[in-house]
Amino acid sequence: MKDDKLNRIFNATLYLTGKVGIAGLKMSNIAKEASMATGTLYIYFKNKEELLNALYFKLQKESAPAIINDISHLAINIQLYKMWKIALERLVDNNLRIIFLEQFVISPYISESNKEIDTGFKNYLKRILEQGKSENLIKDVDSDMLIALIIGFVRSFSTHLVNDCNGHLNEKSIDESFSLCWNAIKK
Amino acid sequence: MKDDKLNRIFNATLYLTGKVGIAGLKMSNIAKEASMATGTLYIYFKNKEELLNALYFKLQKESAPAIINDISHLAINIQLYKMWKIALERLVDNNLRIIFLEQFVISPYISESNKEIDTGFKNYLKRILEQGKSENLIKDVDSDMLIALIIGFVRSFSTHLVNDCNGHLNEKSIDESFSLCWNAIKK
DNA sequence: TAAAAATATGAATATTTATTCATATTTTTA
DNA sequence: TAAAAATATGAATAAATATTCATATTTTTA
Repeated sequence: MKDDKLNRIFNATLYLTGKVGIAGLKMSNIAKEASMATGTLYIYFKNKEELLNALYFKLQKESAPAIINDISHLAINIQLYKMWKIALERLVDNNLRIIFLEQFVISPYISESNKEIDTGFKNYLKRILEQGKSENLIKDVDSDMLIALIIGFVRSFSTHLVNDCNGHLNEKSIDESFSLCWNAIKK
Repeated sequence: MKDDKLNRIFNATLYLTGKVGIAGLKMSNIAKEASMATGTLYIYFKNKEELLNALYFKLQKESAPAIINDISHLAINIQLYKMWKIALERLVDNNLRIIFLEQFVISPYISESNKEIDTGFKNYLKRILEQGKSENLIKDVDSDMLIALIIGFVRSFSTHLVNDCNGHLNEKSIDESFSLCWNAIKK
């Protein structure tokens, strides 16, 4: 039950952030969206700042593990394909995460400790790319540039799918977009 | 003089948005950053909402013309290269624009009339891509997917340059990144 | 150059929104 | 099942911030 309430609060916050940004977030609206009284929010969180930081922490924690699994034995392009697929599906499934995360990290609410967290996703991707370069499969270009391409593309494409295609994602889109991506970075 | 004041206000707003997001924007801080009294802001703008909408309108107006010039007679890949270069330079030069624009469009401040404005950049890019496809130079893939790759990459890369490389952009980076991009989309 | 107009100031006020708290309801304990 | 503990409510209060306005300064006009 407690978890359910927390989730209702988090979902409401995420939903409203997508609608009005962090700038438009009001405790009263979060409560209404989560179908509870404003005061109830303060049973679960000391204040707005802590609520937002808790959501941020949760989103960050969730984002890494789903990806960093036991795929390291596979070929580089297969590893990348799997990551691509998971990332795209996750982002389309919950595009609100991006909006919240991007806005939150530069908002006045973020705490010092949360500033230090990083998704780990980038680092993981970097390791795969470096391995790929050493195996002569990936272009010998600055990894950060490759990462920018991959992450920029997946974010931008997922946003397009959500905004203009109702979030409809099929295998063909996944494969075609990955193929574009792979074409760009492969040697 | 009046223009100078307006620019000080706009620059201060842009600067602060990069620092604390639209969520953290305060009229008093904008005034301080622009070295003027809070009340002065209200001589130039009716209120905060109008100030932000005016800035948005200005940024939107500025963003298209710089790009849409007389390059339509050139080969597709040259056109794209020129656009890539201009976009990257502009974004690196003023990464704050992205932050402001992205946050503003979903903030509670945006006016109905401003909602209808579009940069035109996407449409222009789309036209070039379709032409490229008809000339058999560009992969026969959904244009929106190609656009997502190009725009996602350029944004993500410029953000990386600004955050991790102090905004240092040289010809090599421009050429290398464009080459990645072109490799991805060319037939 | 002196009066009028325009612009600037920032403390005072109004508004918005976060937070508290007395009271009510639900859940747990024994 | 009755008392105690935990949780929920939302109107009342506090805090933050937008906006105004009486006053001061600067610029324009004639």
